[in-house]
Amino acid sequence: MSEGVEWALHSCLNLTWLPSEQAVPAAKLAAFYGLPAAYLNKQLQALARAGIVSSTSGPRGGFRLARAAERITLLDVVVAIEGPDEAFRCEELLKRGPGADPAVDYRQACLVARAMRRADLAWRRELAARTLADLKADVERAYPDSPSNTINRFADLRA
Amino acid sequence: MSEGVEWALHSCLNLTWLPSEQAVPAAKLAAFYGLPAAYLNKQLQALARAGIVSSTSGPRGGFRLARAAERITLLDVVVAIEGPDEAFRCEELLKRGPGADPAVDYRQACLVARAMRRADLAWRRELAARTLADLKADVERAYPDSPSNTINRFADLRA
DNA sequence: GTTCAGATACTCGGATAGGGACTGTCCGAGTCCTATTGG
DNA sequence: CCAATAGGACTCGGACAGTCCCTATCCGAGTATCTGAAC
Repeated sequence: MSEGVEWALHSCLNLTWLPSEQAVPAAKLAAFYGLPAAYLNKQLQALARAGIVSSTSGPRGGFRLARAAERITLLDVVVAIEGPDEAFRCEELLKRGPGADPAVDYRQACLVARAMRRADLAWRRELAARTLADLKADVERAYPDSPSNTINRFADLRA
Repeated sequence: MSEGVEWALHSCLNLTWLPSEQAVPAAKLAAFYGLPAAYLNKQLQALARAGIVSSTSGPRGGFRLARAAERITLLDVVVAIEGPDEAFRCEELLKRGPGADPAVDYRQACLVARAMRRADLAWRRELAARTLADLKADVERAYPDSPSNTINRFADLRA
């Protein structure tokens, strides 16, 4: 899986602690973890195309969450970066074997593909069941100082 | 995910229908689906290293299942090909941020990593719950002619 | 007929090239702020 | 003092190389089989 997924998740989580009316430039989000700004910007563009964040150009511009953290699931973020394809991609091997019926869609009929799809759905179900708001609440419960610390550290960047 | 996983799963499934005392060369397993024999051989080597199949050299040699199909899970096969690492790999991004504690293992402490790990475990649980024998039984239930067809078609190869 | 040695053919196993995707970087289009200038 | 305007600085967005892993291939090491001859 792309490393950008980790960057996107942490950056989105940071955005949940910052004032929602304030846009944050990609350079600041990158500086927080010492990441290459241009590459993180690329990931944020993917999030923008997926409608997870909204972007603003020019001074005082940047990225902000496009909707409430309660309505953004971890699956949304992962799909925005990794794409919608499932990990196991059925190449319809059975169609290349003897006794194959060209009219059959083996992506549906092949029981191997079906078993792998079942596992993939379980994975997506877990990710879809957790929102950014859930994650934020969990972090605040485990580390109560996180919100104020994060806000202060973002204010100190570019000081 | 590697395409070799699909090849390995279908090849193992074919092995469940063939006499267990008879070793099948990689060339035959590959010819069944028109796959490149040398590359499938590479995947079978990975299965052998994982103890899923046993290999025999020389004439009348080849691969056979190393243990009963009831004791081989789909996860075993996937891990043998893809490796044991989980899809989401926590790079400990928090360690590169402000307020990081070098002594903390963020692979355990980071709640983002934990959420991704939970999804990964759900995926593995599904794969571990299904054995090759389950899959074989499902196929035989849906397509009762599969066992004899498969055996006959393997006998016709190299005819 | 039996046995033994040699040759043979077959199979796995690891070492060797080629291609595509992720990683990383750069510069241009668009936008907002600001300072200046004229009324 | 106020307003309009031109300049400038900042930010996103897409286009351009580098690197690693997956794909594909080949040849050598090892082994069981077969052949032939000798006893």
